Amino acid sequence: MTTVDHLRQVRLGNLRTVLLALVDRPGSRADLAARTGLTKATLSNLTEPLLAGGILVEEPATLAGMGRPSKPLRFHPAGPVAVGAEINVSHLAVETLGLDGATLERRLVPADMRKATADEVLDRVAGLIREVTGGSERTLLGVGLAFPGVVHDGAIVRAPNLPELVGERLAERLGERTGLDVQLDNEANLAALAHLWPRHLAGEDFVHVTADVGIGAGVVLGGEVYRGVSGFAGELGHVVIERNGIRCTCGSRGCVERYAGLDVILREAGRRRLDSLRKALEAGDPKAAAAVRTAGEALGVGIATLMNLFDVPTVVLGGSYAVLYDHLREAVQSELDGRVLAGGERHTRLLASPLGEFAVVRGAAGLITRRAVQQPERLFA
Amino acid sequence: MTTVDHLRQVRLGNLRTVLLALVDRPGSRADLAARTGLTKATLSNLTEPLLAGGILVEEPATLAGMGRPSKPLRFHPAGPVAVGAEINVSHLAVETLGLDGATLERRLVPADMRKATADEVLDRVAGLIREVTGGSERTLLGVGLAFPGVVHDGAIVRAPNLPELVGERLAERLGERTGLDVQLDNEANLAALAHLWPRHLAGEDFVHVTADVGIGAGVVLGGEVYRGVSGFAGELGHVVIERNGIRCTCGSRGCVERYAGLDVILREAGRRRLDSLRKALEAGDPKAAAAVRTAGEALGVGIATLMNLFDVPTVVLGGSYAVLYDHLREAVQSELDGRVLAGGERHTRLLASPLGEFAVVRGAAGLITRRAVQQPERLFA
DNA sequence: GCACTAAGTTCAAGCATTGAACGAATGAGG
DNA sequence: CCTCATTCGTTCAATGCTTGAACTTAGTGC
Repeated sequence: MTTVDHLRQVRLGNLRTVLLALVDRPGSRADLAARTGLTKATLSNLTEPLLAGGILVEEPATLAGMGRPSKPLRFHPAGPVAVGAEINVSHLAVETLGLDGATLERRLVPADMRKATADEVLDRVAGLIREVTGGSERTLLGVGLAFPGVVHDGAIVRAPNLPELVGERLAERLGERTGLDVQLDNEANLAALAHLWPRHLAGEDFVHVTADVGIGAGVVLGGEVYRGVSGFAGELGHVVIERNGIRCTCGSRGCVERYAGLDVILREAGRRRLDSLRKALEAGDPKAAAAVRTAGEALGVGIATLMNLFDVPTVVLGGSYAVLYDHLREAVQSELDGRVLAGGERHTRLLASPLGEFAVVRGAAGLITRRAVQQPERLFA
Repeated sequence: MTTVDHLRQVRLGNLRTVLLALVDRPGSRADLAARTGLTKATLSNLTEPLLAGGILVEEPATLAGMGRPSKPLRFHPAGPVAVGAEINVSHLAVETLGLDGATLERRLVPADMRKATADEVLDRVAGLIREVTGGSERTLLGVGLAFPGVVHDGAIVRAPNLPELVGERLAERLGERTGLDVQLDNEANLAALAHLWPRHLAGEDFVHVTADVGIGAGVVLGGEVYRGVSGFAGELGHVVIERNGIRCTCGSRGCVERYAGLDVILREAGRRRLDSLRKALEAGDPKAAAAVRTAGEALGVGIATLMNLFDVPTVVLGGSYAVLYDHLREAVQSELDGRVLAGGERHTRLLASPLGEFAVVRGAAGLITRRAVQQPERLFA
């Protein structure tokens, strides 16, 4: 690593800083200089190749007040695009996302994947990707692929609800089919990432909790998704709340999942689908409300334990929990207040995710746009 | 930040790399160059001011084989020293540590601090520090101060066993008394640090678990102690294992601490002190063995939950748990194997700490030597 | 037209690492 | 004792990105 290499690193770091500022909002060179702490000279220098490369565009001068008018820079409307794709138990989804954070296309198709082979799944995903990217000339930065299970090093390590796919190297195989660079990650991690990038919901560290079939938590520490050494971090569903409680499929007993999983809530409420449960709650059905409250208590105990270990200030409830938020909040918050050590002074903040059913796939696409910004050398390939 | 500043950062980074290599073991310039990936030229350049400043010494040439003999560099035997100090419920301790990781002096004095005022505690600690540092001319890098409670931003936030000291800014006040830079941290974090610096016990991420009065875990992620946003991370003692279980002083129910705390073990074993328990275990007392086993089960459930959230490969049992290790291990390991998700493929590794009763104070001193190596500019003050 | 203001550009200066060449210090072999 | 092989450590020119100041550009206000 020569000094010249070090200086190149400095340049790339500054490029990252500038791109991050632009993700936040467009701005002229002078504005960006003020926001990043770099000088106008450096900004001219750094943005020149980005403009030449079609990553940024210079807008016509805005006439505002005295002095030479500024020409704001923004991400090029026909610039590079990232693809997000989600494989799930009962649906597939894809989304395309620009560097500016704008969604271009999205698809969500119901599909029972429980018995599908890897080839079948990959064919359908590749087809959807072709659908949303076909006809556009824009450079594709890569594909973020979300999967409902534990993922490590590009392969599926654990998938209780899609057992057919365990051991498959889905990232590589989808890469071969599409000719794109594919990054595989867990859906819980990607749902959390969607709340962090390109716009930060919570402003600081947080945990994002969802229930689909299992319960998963995406933990954001220091602005990064924490994955653990082998991808098993944040397995909130298997936090024990009653050590001699109900047997879990994982082999343990008393896992949160057995008390607060969506399947449990639906069963206790006497409903078959989330939508029906939601309507029952709106109609004031006491059985439904009780089922959700009971689940909220168990979930609250599990999250309290998580808070006592991670010490983050905010919990975001997403997925089905966001839908049930109004009926869950009180029970969860009450357990948190009673059990979280740091809660005394600094009330643990509980939020509902505003992202809806596209959170995971948006996070998947965000994984790619984020990487492009953090490693700007990728934009010049 | 000018380019010149950036280059200075590069130099400091390389200096850190070299010092880290020297903490590992001494070596000649050529050897260090090979180990760090830097060139011999850079090593001559970087080590020159360290030698001139009395941080390193050049040993006489070692005659080994052909070629010009190498002159190994090592930390100067009269170089800078860090002080570790520990305030605890029933004892105080201090230790001095060189940059090479050698312990110079240590003291551990029994003392009931439960009703002591901050002034009394600080007077005694300052006295001990004077004892171990008096008479030496060596530069003092600072004091690491260990405290059995939650610490944030230099102040005591929570101290269930030393309530007199809550709210005190112990770091600042000890600094005023000693004229040294004082860094305050939690004893669990520092005990973990002692297993990571200057020699890494586990080789990768791990959790260090101790029981004194409460139960504390020090979590090491990515080679750094993870403290959370407000110092409450790793509160394993208040992980819930039975949500409707025994009431805890923290306001929650079913905390691990109520089942696996040292006080609980001693009570169930009918003993008053750890030493007596240890002898009973050695003598084969079944009541003692049962008490330890029962605690081990509860501890194992709590640690399993921790593993499912942090996903680290190794657990180090320290403090009282290290003493009881032979009788704890089986119960803990059995719960881990049955409950940790990642456990199936990759057995969670359980180790006993070899550091004994000086672990915390050694970690406290290590906090300071580590900082000096990580921020080498401090060595030139 | 002229003064004023702000945006954007040009340019020399500055520094730690490098790699190659060089000097230093020893052992082996004759 | 001398020479060669070997390894250690030092010397030195070249390198490139940010900076701040000076400069150019492009508007407004009177």
